[in-house]
Amino acid sequence: MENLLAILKAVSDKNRLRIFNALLSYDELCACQITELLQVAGATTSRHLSLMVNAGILKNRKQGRWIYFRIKTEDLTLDPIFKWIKQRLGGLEQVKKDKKKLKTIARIPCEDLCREQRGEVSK
Amino acid sequence: MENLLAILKAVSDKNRLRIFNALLSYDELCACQITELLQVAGATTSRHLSLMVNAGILKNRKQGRWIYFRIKTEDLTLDPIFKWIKQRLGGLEQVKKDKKKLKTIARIPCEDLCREQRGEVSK
DNA sequence: TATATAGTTAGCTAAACAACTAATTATATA
DNA sequence: TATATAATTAGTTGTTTAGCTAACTATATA
Repeated sequence: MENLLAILKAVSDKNRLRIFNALLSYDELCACQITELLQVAGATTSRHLSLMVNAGILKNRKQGRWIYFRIKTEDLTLDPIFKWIKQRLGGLEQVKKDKKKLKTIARIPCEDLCREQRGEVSK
Repeated sequence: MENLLAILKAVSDKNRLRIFNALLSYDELCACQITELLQVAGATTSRHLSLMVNAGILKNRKQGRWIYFRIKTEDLTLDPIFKWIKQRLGGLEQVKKDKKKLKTIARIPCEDLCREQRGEVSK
């Protein structure tokens, strides 16, 4: 029961749904890119991400200083709910806005994005 | 987005999952029967039920002093997630316990059950 | 028509949780 | 090898929410 609840809770938050949605389109994103999308503190993003990883719906890989997240597709029993959520997300206003913003974010190398985030005026 | 979140939150709570599970087997149950299953205050049950009704996953009908709840099946787009949850619930320890308890509860007429609940010693 | 009663609503308290800043960890590079 | 830095963890704060009791509403029945 706890396991099922963890999965459901992992997608029962607006920002976490936005993360999930972003990863449906961009199948791998760095923590700093997600922070940029959500416009919250890095620590807040980190907490959301680790909650989703713990629930078993995301996984990550470390590459140098950056950590990249993606939807975990190994557990096939999760497929139906992922599909259902994806369908439900289609056409929502917030999703459209995020899609637009992600186009910009995805073009910026993490190095540049992080520099901007810590308040420096581009390179 | 709010709509989707309401649905997900409606099933992201242990007691509400137990209600949902009960209604998968007994397709209509009275508020007092659900209260008996969960062993919480009647007002608490009522709050859970109205939250689920508002999210669009349950509906109810009034019959005299009693109100009966069932899963709302009109919205076919909810079918996949209902099925997924049903599958996930199968075999869980809490579900087994509830199934057993429900067998007893479902046999008692609401009138008798309510009398017991307000502290009288059977009829 | 007055009383009893199933369920909801209101008001409260404690626990859960999302957000923040500060401190820590682990990796890269000067 | 010392410094910079991306991300996490710790610690705090404010909001949400699950639970309770008490008051209220609507229905049934004496």
